[in-house]
Amino acid sequence: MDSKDFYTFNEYMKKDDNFLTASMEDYLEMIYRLSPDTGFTRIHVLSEALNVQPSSATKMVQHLAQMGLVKYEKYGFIMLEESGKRLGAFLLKRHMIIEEFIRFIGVGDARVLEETEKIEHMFSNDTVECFASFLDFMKNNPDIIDRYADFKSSEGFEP
Amino acid sequence: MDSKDFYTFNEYMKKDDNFLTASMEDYLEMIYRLSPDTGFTRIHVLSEALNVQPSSATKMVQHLAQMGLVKYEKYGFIMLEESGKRLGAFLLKRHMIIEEFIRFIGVGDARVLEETEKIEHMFSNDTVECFASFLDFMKNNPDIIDRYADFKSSEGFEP
DNA sequence: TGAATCTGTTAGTTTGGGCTAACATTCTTT
DNA sequence: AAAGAATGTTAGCCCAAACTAACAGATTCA
Repeated sequence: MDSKDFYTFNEYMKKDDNFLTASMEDYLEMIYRLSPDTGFTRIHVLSEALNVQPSSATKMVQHLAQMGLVKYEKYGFIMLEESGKRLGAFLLKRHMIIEEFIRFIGVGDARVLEETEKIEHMFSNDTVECFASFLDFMKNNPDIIDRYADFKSSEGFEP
Repeated sequence: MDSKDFYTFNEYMKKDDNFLTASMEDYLEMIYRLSPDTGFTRIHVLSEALNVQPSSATKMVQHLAQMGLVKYEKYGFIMLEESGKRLGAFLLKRHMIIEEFIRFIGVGDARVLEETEKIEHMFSNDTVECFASFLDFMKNNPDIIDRYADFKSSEGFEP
């Protein structure tokens, strides 16, 4: 309690060493999701997908372009640069791992996406690795999955 | 992809239905942690514990006071109201569950606190319940814990 | 071709939670 | 009791990321 252990949430979220803010990650991940077939997307598609106003998307895309993650010029297509593509792939994979994990733990379908989107920005790579290897373990041990299912369904009936 | 499923992180964090922002939760939880013996704490203690400037703590405490969660008047003691106390207890318990969970999953000591503090604000009660019952399950099945430990230590040696 | 529609940009505002600097109060110590 | 130290407050600033409103460019179609 006496030391420098605790910080407020907002301090943790400052993007100093994070490089990308949570919102930047959201945009990048979504651009990546929207691009695979055509290789590009557009402001209005992106802004709809993320439920933000087009003006917000414009601003962020300009910012990402200036960071060198995205190719974009006024009124044009949004395309990922190589670096952006690599990041997008990473972000999407991370999302998948966390989503699968959240689902596994028993969170209902209705909640899974929201919970995933809220926490995907939070973890170090090491931690995501932990989630992944836990899932791995479970997949290799289906008997445990069954036992867990039994346990869950019997909850609330003990003293 | 076509529907209203996705939101940016910042949208999720808007405090509309959350009642408490992430930072408010941090302050409340910390006030609760700091109070148990004496029943109160003070601005400089709180601000040190959270690694913020005293002026930031003052502002937030005034805000919490005006919300009726905390008793406070200028230059005085910070004490939790009944409602604040209940919330504090809830927040601390939630923190404990998540911290235990994160630790269980294999995140190293050095990271556990940070990861916990980042995600504790994110979950619905239902989800926290899921974590809790998962931990319950594991504690009731130590053999699984052993198997997981074996699995982890054998990782990286397979094709 | 020109009007209407769709798409995108700019400028300016808001909000929460930090910060610093300057000032105010309270406590401690001589 | 007066000085100095410790503590707390206020005012004003910053920042990211949303928003709206007004404007600009592109596309479609009669």
